[in-house]
Amino acid sequence: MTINQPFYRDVTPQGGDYETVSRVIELVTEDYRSQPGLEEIARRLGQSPTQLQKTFTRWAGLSPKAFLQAVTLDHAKRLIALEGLPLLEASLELGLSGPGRLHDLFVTHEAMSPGEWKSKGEGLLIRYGFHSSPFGLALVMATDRGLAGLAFADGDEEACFRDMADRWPNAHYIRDQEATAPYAARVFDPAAWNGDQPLRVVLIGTDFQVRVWESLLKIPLGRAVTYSDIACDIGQPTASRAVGAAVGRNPISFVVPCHRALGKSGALTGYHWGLTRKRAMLGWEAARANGILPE
DNA sequence: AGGGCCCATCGCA
DNA sequence: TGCGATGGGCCCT
Repeated sequence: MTINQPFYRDVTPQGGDYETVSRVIELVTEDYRSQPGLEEIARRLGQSPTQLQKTFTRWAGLSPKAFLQAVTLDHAKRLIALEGLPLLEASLELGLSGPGRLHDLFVTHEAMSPGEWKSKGEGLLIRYGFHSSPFGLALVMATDRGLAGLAFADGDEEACFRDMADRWPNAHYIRDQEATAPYAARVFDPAAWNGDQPLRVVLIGTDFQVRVWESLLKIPLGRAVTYSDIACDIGQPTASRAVGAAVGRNPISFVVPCHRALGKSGALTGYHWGLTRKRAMLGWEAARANGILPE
């Protein structure tokens, strides 16, 4: 944590900040019984409380205290309790085939044809690159039809790439930072979320998976639904378990907001890129969702 | 076969 | 009440 020295201000502060934030989340969730205070946490991270305070407000837009509050079970329950199902139905105004106001990011999406899916990416050209993000180093993948993959590296870029590339093993991959940079810049900057030019997204998966991911796209920022809500939304109310599996296979993390799917009890249950990251995303979003913030 | 599920029950404080 | 453990049903890969 020497990067927070005054002399070399980190040029990618968000990336560095995430390390601190994730460690705090881990500390707090590990022994949530003892409820360590700001002092205690800072001490264990080898930082001063004021330093920590700064990092948090810069990263989350919230004080550590408020942030941690936003990540409790209690808050999670509130996110899903407000309405649940109607939430999904109401926000779908334009139908899924045309460009719609899915996701706060304004996303148009198309699904791969069944043939394209079965060929496992045969003939598909995928450009990829790594970029720093508020949630750590991100792997971005894009075809000429739009964003196709988004994952997080956690120190092992090779493993991260494999994880994604194995999903479409027959595709052709080219590392191309320049091609993917605009996607990264836009996706993680709420100020760049607008409808002028919707973000193009390609969903590559089975028919069932695509329907689940479409459903996820309808959940607004700062809200959450349960797996069974989604099952109902796609017209298969008894398929909640299969929904869970499909949510977990979502290739475009964050953009397709699989972190907004929670267990019925409000428990976070699982996340392909780590529960800590799921918590971080929900907390980060809480700060940006007006009106639903605790007090 | 085996999941990022869910519900009903039961036992224990 | 409340929380953990358990068992059975569910339905996609």
